[in-house]
Amino acid sequence: MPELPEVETIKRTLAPKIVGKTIYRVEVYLPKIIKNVSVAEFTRRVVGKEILALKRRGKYLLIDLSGKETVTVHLRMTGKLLILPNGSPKEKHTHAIFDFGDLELHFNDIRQFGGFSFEMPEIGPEPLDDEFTLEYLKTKLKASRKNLKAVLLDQKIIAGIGNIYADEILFEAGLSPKRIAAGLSEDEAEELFKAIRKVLTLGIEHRGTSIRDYVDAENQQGSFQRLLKVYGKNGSLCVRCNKVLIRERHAGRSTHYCPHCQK
DNA sequence: CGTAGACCCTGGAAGC
DNA sequence: TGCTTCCAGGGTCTAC
Repeated sequence: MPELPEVETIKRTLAPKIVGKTIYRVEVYLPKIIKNVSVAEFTRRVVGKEILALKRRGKYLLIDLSGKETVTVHLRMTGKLLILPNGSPKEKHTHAIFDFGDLELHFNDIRQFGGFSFEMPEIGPEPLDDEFTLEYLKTKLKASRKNLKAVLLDQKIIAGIGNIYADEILFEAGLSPKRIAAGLSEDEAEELFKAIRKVLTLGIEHRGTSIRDYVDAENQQGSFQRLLKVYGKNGSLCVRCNKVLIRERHAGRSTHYCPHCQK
């Protein structure tokens, strides 16, 4: 479900509610959501700890705990983290509850792909941080024979971009998802760089995109879905050139674009 | 090196 | 009202 702007919004809504709280109890109802360690070990390493900070890295949420533990959370397609009053009933797809005494954090995930770990994989730079530069992007583009859609979705190249924002970024940049990365001109690489920053920033400003399941930690939807120009718009007319938008499969995912004005 | 497909799941929408 | 098929904000693995 969530890409960088959605995870960032979850972090911002969750942090003021849980930073400084102590985890008094953890209930796990679906063991497979705990990755790499047993439920017993997970519980042992988390219960009694204080939440020191909440961070985001790409599409991962990082929960820093006292005792030098960091829990990483990935919501995949349909995961939600909801902050609720103490004693709130577990719902059909609630797979874990963290009890803070006055509040509870419920992990809810229809498709059961998301989960918790103590590990964090190596991924590329944060596209909205200074570490992500035009020079870095140019170097990565030159070294790749992949198409642009695949490059944007590659978390090792840039952290946090998913299917919606990849399509919107390519539209913003006026570039076809089928273009081979290494074939971009200097100007095109710069257009792509600027589009990445612009679209993700706008996504955060609108608190993410709610098409199906996404809500923040306070169960609120985002509003960026109203500003989408190509994602899910196949069959509609391009806002830039008035030609018909299409959907094709690239890099294993649905790709929406304008074959007329995305070169 | 790169891509395509299967897979992990549930459920909503569309097609018949 | 079915029943079937396709599709979904992700990532990992295998086969080619």
